[in-house]
Amino acid sequence: MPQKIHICVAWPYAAGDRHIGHLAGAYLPPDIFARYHRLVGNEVLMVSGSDTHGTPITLRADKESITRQQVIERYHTRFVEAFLQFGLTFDLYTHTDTQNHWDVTHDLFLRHLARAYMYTDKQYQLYAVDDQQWLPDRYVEGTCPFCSFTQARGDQCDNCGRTYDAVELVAPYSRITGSTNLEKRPTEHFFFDLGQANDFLIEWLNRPDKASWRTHVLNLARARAESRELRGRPITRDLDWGITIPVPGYADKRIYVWYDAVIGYLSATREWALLTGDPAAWEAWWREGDEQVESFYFIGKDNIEFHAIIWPAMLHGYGPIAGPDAPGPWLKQPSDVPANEYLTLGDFKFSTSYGNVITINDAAERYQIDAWRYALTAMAPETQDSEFTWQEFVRRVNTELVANWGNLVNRVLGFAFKQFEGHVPQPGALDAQDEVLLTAVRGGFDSVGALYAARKFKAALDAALRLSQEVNRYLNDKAPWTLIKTDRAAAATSVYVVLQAIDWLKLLFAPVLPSSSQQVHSLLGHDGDLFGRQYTEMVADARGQHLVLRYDHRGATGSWQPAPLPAGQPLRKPEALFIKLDESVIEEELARMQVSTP
RNA sequence: UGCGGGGUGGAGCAGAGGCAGCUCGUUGGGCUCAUAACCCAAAGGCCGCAGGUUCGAGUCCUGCCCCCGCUACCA
Repeated sequence: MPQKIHICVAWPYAAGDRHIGHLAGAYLPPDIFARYHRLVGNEVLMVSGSDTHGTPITLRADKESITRQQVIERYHTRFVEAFLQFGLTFDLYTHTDTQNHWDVTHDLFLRHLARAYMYTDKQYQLYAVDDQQWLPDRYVEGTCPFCSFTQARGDQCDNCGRTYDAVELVAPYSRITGSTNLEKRPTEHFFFDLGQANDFLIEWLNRPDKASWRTHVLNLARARAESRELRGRPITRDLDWGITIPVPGYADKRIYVWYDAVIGYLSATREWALLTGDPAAWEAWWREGDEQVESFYFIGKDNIEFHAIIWPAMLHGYGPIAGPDAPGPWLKQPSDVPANEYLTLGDFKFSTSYGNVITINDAAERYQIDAWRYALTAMAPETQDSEFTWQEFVRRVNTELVANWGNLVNRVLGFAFKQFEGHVPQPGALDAQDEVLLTAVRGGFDSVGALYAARKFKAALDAALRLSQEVNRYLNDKAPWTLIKTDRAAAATSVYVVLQAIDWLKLLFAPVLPSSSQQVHSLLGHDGDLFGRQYTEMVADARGQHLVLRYDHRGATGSWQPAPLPAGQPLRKPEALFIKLDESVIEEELARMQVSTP
């Protein structure tokens, strides 16, 4: 029976473009994982969406003198466009300003309240007297009380990384108006009581299944839990926009973004169920204790605490799905949180200027998608920060992707097409060398597959590439271009063996390189698609309309198995898989980045 | 005066107790089907430094030095 693989992807703020670091760190890995599991035959549900709340959106809107709604729509649309271009197969990519998300957030709020995971308390916050407005969190800046950094944010200092309360800032000022006439005023807020989940978290983080977690994730999470310093965290704010508070008397307050953002994983699953016409279908993905389901949260390292501490505590605080006192299953805890480190931009490390970004929208326009997917996977910061440079990008594409795999496909398909009348040749009996090669490539379904399953994508790609190199080696040994002059049947056999190897290799590469693998599939004369179809649509609900990105796996024919290649199958006219990059793109891109610097 | 990451052949990285490995580059050779691609061979490392634990240490412990990010509104 196939597994259910639930893939949860970090929710980006709809307040600014995503760059290639986000892609390498948080968006590409889950898609590789999703595609692998779909090929294997597992049922996959990959969800995410844009976060439409939070201070950055207001600040952006103020800066450009447009409405928040315009900011949200612009960036949400740009995310959807780029994710579509990069082939990120979200079963549902939505956003948080939907009726469904409000409903689910209210449900969690009320349940946490009912189960005493929530309490209210007075808190001092800064109030801008002249502007008559509260200044929660990042609406205020000032001098860090610890390190005296002068542009410290309201909740955390960028210089020393410490967190504190905004009222502790020295010389605070409004980030909206610059006003320094601020007062500390008491205000009542709801707090989510993390401390109540502390024992549970320690126990949970020490279960044997955590052995497969990345060490940097587990170390950080355990350190937090075992410090026993977890306590209440405010989850409401004095704001006039955002998700309302579902109890009377708090009309002038809204839910704080961190609380509702992580709820997106659950609400998006429910929205997906609504869209499929079976509103109850979400539950099959969320029952704790169901061995058939595993859930994976792909995020960047700055988000580890939210996904390995706070969200598990919130799920635990919810209790049984059916009701506070029901016997039934609880909400499912993450099976793994494979957080990546950062991909840093190396070309401008000494630049203090602003805006040297490579946005994913730009990236998609300028180079082949599979070239990006290859390079960013090969460079991915799986266990440590890694550096992106254009030189490295060109090198990876030209000397690894093009030279090894692209060229292999090209040289063999070209030869076969010309010498064997455009058909897969009929092989004779296989000799020991043929068998050795095919056994090695066939073994990739186990070895490379295991690496994909273990979320070791760099290693998986490396292993597939090494098999491709084996095929190149075999080809040089057999030299069918010489053999064909004296022994056409022997040449036919070795060409067949190589075509068979390529037909399997395309699958081993497919999670990372979906479109070029599809092309190889087609060139080898197969019909049908390895994967399903992505599409966008507008969804209407009580809060209006929103754009969603979706994926339909029906009709996909790709399967993680070494199927035999039929001899005699007509080939299609070969064409190059990848474009070799000219060295000049390094200079061009560096110049572009200089120009874009304000 | 912090937080985080790291120091392994020329470059980028893997390895986390048992003969130092991969990709690229370099040098020499082979091949000519192929996107000057492919294949073979060679050179190149006191695994940052100093102590310690151990039969045995890139790998564990202690101390030190150095580098990088934190100005890509921060994944």
